[in-house]
Amino acid sequence: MKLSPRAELKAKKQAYVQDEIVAAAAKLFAERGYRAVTIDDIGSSLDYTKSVVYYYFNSKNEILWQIFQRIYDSYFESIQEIRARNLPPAEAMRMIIRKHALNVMERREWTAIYFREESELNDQQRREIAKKKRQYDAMIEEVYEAGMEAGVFRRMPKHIAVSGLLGMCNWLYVWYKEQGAFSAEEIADYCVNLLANGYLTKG
Amino acid sequence: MKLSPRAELKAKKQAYVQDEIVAAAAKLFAERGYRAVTIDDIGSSLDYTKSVVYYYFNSKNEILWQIFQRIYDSYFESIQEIRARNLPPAEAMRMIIRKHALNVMERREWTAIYFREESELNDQQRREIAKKKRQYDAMIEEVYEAGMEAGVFRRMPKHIAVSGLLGMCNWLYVWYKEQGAFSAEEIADYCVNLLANGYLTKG
Amino acid sequence: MKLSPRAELKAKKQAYVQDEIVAAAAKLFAERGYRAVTIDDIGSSLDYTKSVVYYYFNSKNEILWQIFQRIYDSYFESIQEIRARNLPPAEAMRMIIRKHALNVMERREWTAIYFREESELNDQQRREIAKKKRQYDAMIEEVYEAGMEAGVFRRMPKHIAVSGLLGMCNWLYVWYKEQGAFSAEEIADYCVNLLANGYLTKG
Amino acid sequence: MKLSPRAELKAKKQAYVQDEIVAAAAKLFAERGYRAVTIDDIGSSLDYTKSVVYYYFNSKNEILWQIFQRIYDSYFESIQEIRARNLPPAEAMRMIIRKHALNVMERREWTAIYFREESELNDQQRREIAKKKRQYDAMIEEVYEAGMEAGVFRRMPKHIAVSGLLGMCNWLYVWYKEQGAFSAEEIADYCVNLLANGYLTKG
DNA sequence: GATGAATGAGCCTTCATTCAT
DNA sequence: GATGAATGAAGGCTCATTCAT
Repeated sequence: MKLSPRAELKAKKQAYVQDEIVAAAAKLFAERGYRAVTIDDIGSSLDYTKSVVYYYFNSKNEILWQIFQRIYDSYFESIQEIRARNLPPAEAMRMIIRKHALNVMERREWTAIYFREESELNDQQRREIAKKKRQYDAMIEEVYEAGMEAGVFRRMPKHIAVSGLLGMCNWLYVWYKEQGAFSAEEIADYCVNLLANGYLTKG
Repeated sequence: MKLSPRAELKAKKQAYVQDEIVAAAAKLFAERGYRAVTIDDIGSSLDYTKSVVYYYFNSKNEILWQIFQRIYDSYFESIQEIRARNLPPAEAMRMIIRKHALNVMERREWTAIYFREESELNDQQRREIAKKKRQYDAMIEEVYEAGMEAGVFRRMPKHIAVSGLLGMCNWLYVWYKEQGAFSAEEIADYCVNLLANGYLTKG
Repeated sequence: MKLSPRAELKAKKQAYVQDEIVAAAAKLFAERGYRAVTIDDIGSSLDYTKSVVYYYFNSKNEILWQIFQRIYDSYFESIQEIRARNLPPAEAMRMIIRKHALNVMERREWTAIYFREESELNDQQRREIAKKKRQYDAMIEEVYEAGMEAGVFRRMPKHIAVSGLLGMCNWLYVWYKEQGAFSAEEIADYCVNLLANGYLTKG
Repeated sequence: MKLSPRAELKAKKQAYVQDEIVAAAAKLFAERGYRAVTIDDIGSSLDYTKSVVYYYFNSKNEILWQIFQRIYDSYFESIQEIRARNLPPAEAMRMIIRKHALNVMERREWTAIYFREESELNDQQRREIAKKKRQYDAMIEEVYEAGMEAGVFRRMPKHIAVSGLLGMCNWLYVWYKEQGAFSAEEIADYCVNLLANGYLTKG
């Protein structure tokens, strides 16, 4: 279905303002927590009124839900790209961890929301998110399994392994500072190395 | 200062009820988030009225603050014990990680609150907590440094190393399930191993 | 009915503590207003617990009521003394004003309560107080009338005259400061003079 | 800054409703005392919901504060008008007293609040009010001093004189009844006379 | 379409008062 | 007799959401 140029323009504006609102909301939610942020706060941070926000979103929850969906999408996309290359497990895992860590650092705010505000979703939304999380983990666990079978990865329950690996990366949303002494890239590399080889030196 | 037997009894009862309330609150806060939990909810979960809660605590924030203080104390105590033994770095780090992971798993709820609800504290409280976090990390970084100097730990910025190690452990509060296939001890051991030696096998 | 020595002692203590509480309450009520003062505040200011206050009084209102009664009694007593002397109107009025002004200044706190917190009384109490106020005023109006008939007081509606005279005195509870440059006696004398002769000098 | 016609209309309506609310609140505060009046009471007395009141005011205190500011403004304006005429002291004082008395009677409710609820203001507000009170008194004291120097006013500490004069007038808020036998004008005149010449007739 | 006004449910907190030992 | 514990009724205030123009 084609849209008239005018309708198209309007749709564009809608999308633009929505993005703006979602971004502003994400910033605030990450700082203070979903419940502590008012629709008014979100509007004010963009010099809009409450009503404007309600014009573009039906509810506060809807904004949160968009954040959840967008973050998932970006994570999912990253991993699909890597999978598509059919790399050997060691190489794949290295890239997955690196990319995951970078994603966490680049979108710290979104990640914080993702991990903290799940309880603010309704049951259906929560189920959906849980499912996607499982999919994401499953893809990585597959790689881990392949690595074990190829004899290159340490034998251990893959769920524990992957949760551990991702855990270190996810935690970056807590301690990574943009202004810090190391760039995100550097930190990501350190993580990859630490996870791959451990903190012990091999005699 | 000595208390009369009567006053002592009273204090004991007070402390008991306070513990009860803090525990109930922690459970609810962890499940639903601080803001989403009502003082009424906390009371009801113990078959108390809201007023009883207010008889033992001056504010909702005070309950949260007690949770923060108690959790810090338990973490701090663990590490002090280990430090007191003056073990070589490799041994010490292994124990620290193991104990930290176990702490996280054993008190998942408290840990969740610790990491999620910091923004609900007031400025002074936040400062205090930040200071304690730094102390805790510093003690572990000291061990890491000693390990690097002894040539047994991988050379890397100690702050990144320790944040990474603890990150994997901290993340356990997200995914560890008491009912899972593996015990907390087993999981802790896997983490220690993974962190120490990496997921790669050494040809 | 005679009381045993023991019961007498007890009654004395009761009366003593009650006085203490009423005095403490009056001070607080005057400072912050009846509603803004807690039973706990009253107790605490004497290092008592709330329960102690309730042991000596049945309700907060009862304390307030005692204040009202006591203050009335002291005003009433003063005027009775003066009336008993059967002085000529000019002399009597001069004494009444002087004594009234002194009463206001000496018990500023009580007076403040008397004039501010009447709405906190219940209907019956309010009626009783209104009646007493009328009695008090009536006695002074009588003097004023006698003065007019004797040709020594300015002819004007006696109610207005007396309300005006007392008004100036009552207002002292607002501006009189114990630490001020003038003693209560001096101020009372100035008032008497001002009221008797006016602020204009007679050419 | 110019407002669009629309914004202007809005502002007008806002101001109108605010006035309405302040007036209703003043009436209730005067009757029952600030603390005894609920935001709900204020709303209900205008057939508004509590929420409407909160839409137009941020807090109960803000309403009280507006009352304080408005009453001060009206008193201040009156005296400025009189001062502007540069009358001789006797004439000026007569007008000041008369106008002050009338002000008190015409806005009894506001005056009652002004004198009773000062303790409900916060520190800063209280300071501001105290400062204004001092300014007001100072202007009248100036007149009194001029009168003394001109030899037409009784020699006495001006602060005591003015506090006394105003005291009689202020007290009107306690006893003046609109329905009474005398009009406000009449009463004001009686006060002026009484204060100027005293209650004694001059032989 | 855009937004100012209104709403109602709910939450934290306070406090006079009662109760039980 | 004295008091610690408990209670319930408010009250101020917030806020997501709806409504009406």
